[in-house]
Amino acid sequence: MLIRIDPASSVPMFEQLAASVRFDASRGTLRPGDRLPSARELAESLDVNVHTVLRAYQLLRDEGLVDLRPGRGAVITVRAASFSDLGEAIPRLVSQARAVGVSVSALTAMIRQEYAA
Amino acid sequence: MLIRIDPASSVPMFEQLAASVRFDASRGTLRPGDRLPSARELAESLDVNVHTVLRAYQLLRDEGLVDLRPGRGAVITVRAASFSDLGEAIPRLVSQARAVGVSVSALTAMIRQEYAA
DNA sequence: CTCTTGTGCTAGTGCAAATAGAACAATAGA
DNA sequence: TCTATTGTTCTATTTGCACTAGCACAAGAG
Repeated sequence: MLIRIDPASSVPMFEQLAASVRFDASRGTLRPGDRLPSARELAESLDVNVHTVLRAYQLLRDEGLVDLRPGRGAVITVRAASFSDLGEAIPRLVSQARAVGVSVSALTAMIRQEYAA
Repeated sequence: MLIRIDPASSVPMFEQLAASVRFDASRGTLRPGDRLPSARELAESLDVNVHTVLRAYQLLRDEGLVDLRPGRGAVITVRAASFSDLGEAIPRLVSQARAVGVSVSALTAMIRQEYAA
């Protein structure tokens, strides 16, 4: 479970963190029952504030991806397995967008637009 | 050419504006040679500052979607036509994500992750 | 020549991300 | 039961960015 963070990115760090976990879940690298490192631990290894990590964890909990409890930490839920259905469709779309020369932000913006419709 | 803006959204207004234009370009509603309303004009009709509209226009210019020049305004480029290639793949992925219960922000985050890889 | 339109600049306001520190509550494990 | 671990909650501060505002300027159209 490798987590990389870019503090300079315009994407909030807590979002990057959550994205990383979702990514691993969609790849099967993280499976239901797996336990994420404790917030304090992860915060230290990433040189980031604890609150930032916790915010990411709470976001994932709101999405039903992890179970969060004091003393036990963050555990991947069974629901996370359903994310793997997107593990194929996403790379396909991204490579297609790359081929046409569409930037990340443009692509995500178009998806937001489609989602709202 | 209908442009709607949600000032309360967490997505910046200038991003929403650009997204709207991209969306129309991908649908063929906007074709190469078409001219967008002037920044001052659009700003007034949307009750938004001129700079906000101009920022969106400049973003689209950086993406090569419009040609921008004083006295002439913003004109859709031929390159915009290539966006229509995504006009089918995007709705497919979005509906798939909806079916699995993946939120917009989660989906876009996963795409950013895939793009970076 | 004149109007229109984008460019560039400075300045101020409001909101959200991120940091920091502390007290608290639930859980696991010895 | 006792203890260490871990998430929860709170307040406070700093920082960056979106947005607004007003102005002077330059390029193009007619």
